[in-house]
Amino acid sequence: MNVAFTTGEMKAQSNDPASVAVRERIREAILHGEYAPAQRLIEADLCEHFGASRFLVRTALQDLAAQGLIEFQRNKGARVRAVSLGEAVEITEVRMLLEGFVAARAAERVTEDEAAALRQISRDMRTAVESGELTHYSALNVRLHALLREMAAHRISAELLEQLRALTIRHQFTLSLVPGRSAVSLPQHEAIVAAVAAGDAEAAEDAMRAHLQSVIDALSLRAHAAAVPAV
Amino acid sequence: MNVAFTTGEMKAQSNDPASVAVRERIREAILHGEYAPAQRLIEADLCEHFGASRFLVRTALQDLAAQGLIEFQRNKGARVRAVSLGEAVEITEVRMLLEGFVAARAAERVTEDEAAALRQISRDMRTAVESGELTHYSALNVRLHALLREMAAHRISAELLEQLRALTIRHQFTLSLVPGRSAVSLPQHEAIVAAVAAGDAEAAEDAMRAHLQSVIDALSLRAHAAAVPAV
DNA sequence: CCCTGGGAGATTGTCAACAAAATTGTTTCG
DNA sequence: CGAAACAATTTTGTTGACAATCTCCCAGGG
Repeated sequence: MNVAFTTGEMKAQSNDPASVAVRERIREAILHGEYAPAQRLIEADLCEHFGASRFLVRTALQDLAAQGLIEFQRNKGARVRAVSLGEAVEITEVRMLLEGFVAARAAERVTEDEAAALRQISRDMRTAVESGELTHYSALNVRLHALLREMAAHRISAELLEQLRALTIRHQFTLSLVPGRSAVSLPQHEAIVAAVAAGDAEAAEDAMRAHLQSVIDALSLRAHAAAVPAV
Repeated sequence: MNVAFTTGEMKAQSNDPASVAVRERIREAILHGEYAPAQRLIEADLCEHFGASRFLVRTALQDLAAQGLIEFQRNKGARVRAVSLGEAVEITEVRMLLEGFVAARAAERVTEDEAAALRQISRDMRTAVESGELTHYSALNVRLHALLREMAAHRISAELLEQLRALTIRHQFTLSLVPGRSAVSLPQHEAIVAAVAAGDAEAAEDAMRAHLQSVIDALSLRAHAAAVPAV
């Protein structure tokens, strides 16, 4: 995989207004599931759909391939990359390391304002879960992790994490729909917030690792369930 | 940076014989220091030098930009990316996490043959250091880490590590020339080999982390030395 | 009926020429 | 003499067309 980044990758890819716009639009489309995994991305179709020249579409596809979101096959063009459950587990294992590191660093550098913001997210999360607003809960989840990355002030790990997260977004989504999943993850998030806000780096790392380990377990469970399909 | 991979990235970039050849040749040239950091890479020059069309050179440059090896500036073309010492430290911090994980996994899965191969590399390293063959020692170092990655059988971390390592290769090189550096790193490598060969995952992770922490310390020292230039 | 082969259409890979922007060099004016 | 404006060159960004390859459909023979 070529890990890449929400929009601020490793500061590498071309940043023309035109080029970047097309790339981000295609990227968002893939991340929002408008193109199914393994689906072919026909350049001409994309040109028409996004009103861009084939040149721009092509460079955008090349960037996205570098981010690992799509794959190229010689003379067969681009397909959206289908991340297997096994790969998703591997990615989450790496995320466990990096996010744990980020959480610890965030705990070391937390300010009063940041602690307050974290606690606010934590409260909002509980409210969202209790009222069954799963998509809002998911958005808060993204915000929590983003805030921690920002607090850690560690560009490399932040960029890698954004890239890795994008690759597993589909699995994250299906996981979030599993009944009772939010009930499991909510206390984990609350533990992370408590540790970081308290400035306890070791506890923060442990809590974050426990959280992602639980994600890995859930993924592995699904991998097993897929082998023996539901009734 | 957009982390990428020796040649097998996240399985993303185009793999045409022609395109990949140009990309790898330019990549090797940059890694071998034939182009200085911040140096402009003129497309026409590269075309002539590598005997390729501008189209191929351009796609190659785009791939390398995605790997973080070069940077694009709108209407100003490509420059080889200058990785600051601060960035090198961040990258090595992430490597510490990933390589530690890889070492632990390698220890869990080590076979008899692999243990023997590791010990052989360890012996060769000592011989190389004692006879002052620094470049051979460096090559063995690369082989050791590559073997560990292979043993760990963890694609994602392997690919990320290759990408990260490429970005810091220049710093690694200057570091290896510091007098007495090999005397410091040799016992660390021996400790890693011993732990992995013995199948002790925890010790392997600790040894690897200690090794890379020492690299970070050496880098930070240089960062400080650079602020107060040598006499 | 099935399998093989060929051909038409679709799709991507590549190239060469053109346009836009930046860089460099030169001239002119204060 | 220095600085700003202008012109020439270099370099990159973009476009459209062409060639190579793949895909799909259909016909013919076994």
